[in-house]
Amino acid sequence: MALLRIIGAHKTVCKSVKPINPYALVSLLFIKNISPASHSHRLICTKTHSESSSPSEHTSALISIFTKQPFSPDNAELKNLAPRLTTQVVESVLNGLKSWKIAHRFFTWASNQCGYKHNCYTYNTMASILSHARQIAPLRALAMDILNFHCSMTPGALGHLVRCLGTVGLVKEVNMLFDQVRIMGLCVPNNYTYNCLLEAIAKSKSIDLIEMRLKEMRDYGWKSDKYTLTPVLQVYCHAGKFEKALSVFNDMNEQGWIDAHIFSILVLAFSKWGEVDKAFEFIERMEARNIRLNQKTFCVLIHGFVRESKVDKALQLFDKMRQSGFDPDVSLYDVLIGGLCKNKDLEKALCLYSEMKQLGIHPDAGILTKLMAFFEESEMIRLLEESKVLDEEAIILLYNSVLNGLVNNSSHDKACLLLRVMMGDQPDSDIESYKLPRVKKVIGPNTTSCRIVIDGLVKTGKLDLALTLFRDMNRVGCEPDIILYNNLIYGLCNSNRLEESYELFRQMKMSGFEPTQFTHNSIFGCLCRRGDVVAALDLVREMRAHGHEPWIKHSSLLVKGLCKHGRAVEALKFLSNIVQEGFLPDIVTYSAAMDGLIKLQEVDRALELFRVICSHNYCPDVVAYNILIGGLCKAKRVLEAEDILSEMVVKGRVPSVVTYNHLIDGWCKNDDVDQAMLCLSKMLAEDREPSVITYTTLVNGLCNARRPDDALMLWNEMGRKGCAPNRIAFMALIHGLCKCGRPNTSLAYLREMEEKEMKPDTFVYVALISSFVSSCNLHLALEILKEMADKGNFPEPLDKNCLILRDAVLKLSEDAKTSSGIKSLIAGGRIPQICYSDVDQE
DNA sequence: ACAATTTTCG
Repeated sequence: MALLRIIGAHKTVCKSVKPINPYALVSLLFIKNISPASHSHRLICTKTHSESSSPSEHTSALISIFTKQPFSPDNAELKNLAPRLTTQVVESVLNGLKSWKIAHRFFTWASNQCGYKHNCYTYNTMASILSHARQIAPLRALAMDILNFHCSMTPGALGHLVRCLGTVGLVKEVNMLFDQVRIMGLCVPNNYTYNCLLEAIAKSKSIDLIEMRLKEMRDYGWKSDKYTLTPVLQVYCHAGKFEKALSVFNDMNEQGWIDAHIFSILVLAFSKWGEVDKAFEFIERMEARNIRLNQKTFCVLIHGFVRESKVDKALQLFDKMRQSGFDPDVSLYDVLIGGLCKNKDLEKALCLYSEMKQLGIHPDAGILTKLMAFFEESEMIRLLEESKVLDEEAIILLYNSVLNGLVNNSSHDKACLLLRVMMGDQPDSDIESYKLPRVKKVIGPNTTSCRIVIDGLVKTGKLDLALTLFRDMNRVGCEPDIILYNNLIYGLCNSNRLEESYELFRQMKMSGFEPTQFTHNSIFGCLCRRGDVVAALDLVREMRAHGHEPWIKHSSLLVKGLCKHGRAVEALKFLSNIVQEGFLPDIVTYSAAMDGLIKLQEVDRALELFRVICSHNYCPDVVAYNILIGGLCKAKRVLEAEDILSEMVVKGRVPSVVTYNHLIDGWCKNDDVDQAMLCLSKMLAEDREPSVITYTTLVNGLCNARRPDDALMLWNEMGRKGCAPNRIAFMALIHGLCKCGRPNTSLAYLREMEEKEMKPDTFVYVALISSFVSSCNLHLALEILKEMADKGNFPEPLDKNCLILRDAVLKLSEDAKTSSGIKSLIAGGRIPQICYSDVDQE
């Protein structure tokens, strides 16, 4: 479409005739109607330039006129030069002018001279200049002029023009020009022209376009060569089309066209796709064929490999690079040392560090900072003293890396001390007892020094120390910056020190700093955590004035908190107030509200909210649907939950494991375990892997349906599927088996659980005891009770398990086999009184 | 420099 529009526009331009230039007209009149005063002048000019001058003299005269400031088109000499203008002269003038602006002015002037017409070479010379200067608008106009003035071109010239346009990204224009030139009969593109076109398209990364042009080229009977397929390979690489790129590469390989450049394109693409091993494989293939990467490619690859955390491969490449005779620079050492430090491979990092020093490459502050993070203080001092940095700024940078290192080593007190010494607040001598570096000369800290220490203190919750330093930094001439203010406000807000953060907030604004969205949101977060709706809304109004959006996580937290305290109405009011301020809450925030309502048993209000937001064009995500489905299931409204499931499927949302877990639980708890089991098999069939929660829910459901053997079968299947049971799963099974009167089996799982060092809740022991009592295995019941006593793990007085346990203890005390055991437990004070108060102790 | 909403046992 866009292409059509351009072509359409161009056609109307085409109809217009070459406009008459007023300057050209004036110069004609001037020659015919000579005034006496300028007569002599013209004669001189005529003699030197117009009649007897050579093209080179002509060229230099024009260059000198056009470079003279101010330039005047009325210049008499210029008018004399005009009639003899040739395309060769225009070309050499253009090449002789240094500035693209002047060249373009000359070019435009020449276009307007009577009797002169540009040819494809002058156009191309101008195009080259504009393309180098990346002047897109005049280049676009130049391409149009070529068509408007019906300039014929050789295939080579068109190719050159296409490349000029292509390098500045004028791909649409290139394609239009290419087609129009052929339609208008100005040029018959050949193999070379097509190669140039493909190269231009390669920059646009459009697979469709390049495939279309390649086919077109072949249809015209032109053969592909290396320069045809290189841009095609580039486009596939750019678009991440692994297979297609490889296939082009293989084609080229068969033709024997592979060179270093083509290898590099592919290797760089692999590296960009994160396929470091594949990239390396190709590098080795290159080596086998004695093709070498260039230095820039080495550097890009090493950076890329480190980014993909393949530091070992990066190091191998680094060796290869040096074997190829390229000298590494400081940035490569920086990235490699950085990668090694990140992997905590300090030894190798230090090796590189000493290597670079031996090569005479000075480590910069960035490298030192990375290393410092791993150093003991003594090593830091050594590093600092070894470094032969003289200028003051660099020294501060080094000290800052020491401060950084100390902070990262959690030696905040030492960092503080060193900073204090730098600030002149503490004598240098204090430092020695801490084995810290002496402060050379007078080194005032800068804002960064203070920020490193203050940020470190804020992060470890030493807010008061941070605030004291903050207040003192002004005295030594360090101005706090916005980040420092923000971090302090953030720290204060996180410690719920709201008043102080407001105070700092005021101070910051008074110092002329505009609060950022981070500042506002720190305070907003604190207010939300406190559930202070009024203040939160006040702040939102202020944020509105700054165009700062309240962060979703904070709004969601407020909504969640309000609902948790039964204040769902306020939560909804807050949301509508936010909307009134023009900030539309995210679906996540609404989900939090729906969940809050559901937890307050207000499923219908949650549904209502859901319908309202849907009608306002919100697209609920899976989680929102899950919340609703879960809520309906819990309210025993499973049929409605199923309806919501179909609704979400219709809307194209894919149910997640959580969705199914909710439904499975719903079916289990509404006497439809079979439906739940069916769902499990559907999940397995759909490759939607059930989780521990799925299995736990079902195990629980099967036990409640008095199907302990099915529950055990499922348990074993879960193990076979490689799904490890967690604490809750074990407890569900143990408790479930007890309910089904299978305490012996149950006990085996308790033992297994204990072996795994998972600590069961007390209800599990109570269930076992009670179940053993019911199945008349009083001996084992007493055993478990003793274990409970050993662990001191009894139910709370208000827990209903207390009653169950009391009942069991009573039964045990009444039976001859166990009564003495109970008595001695009671006598030893090992059972809380509430669990045996009915027992007759005599 | 900020990452939020949902599920299992009692």
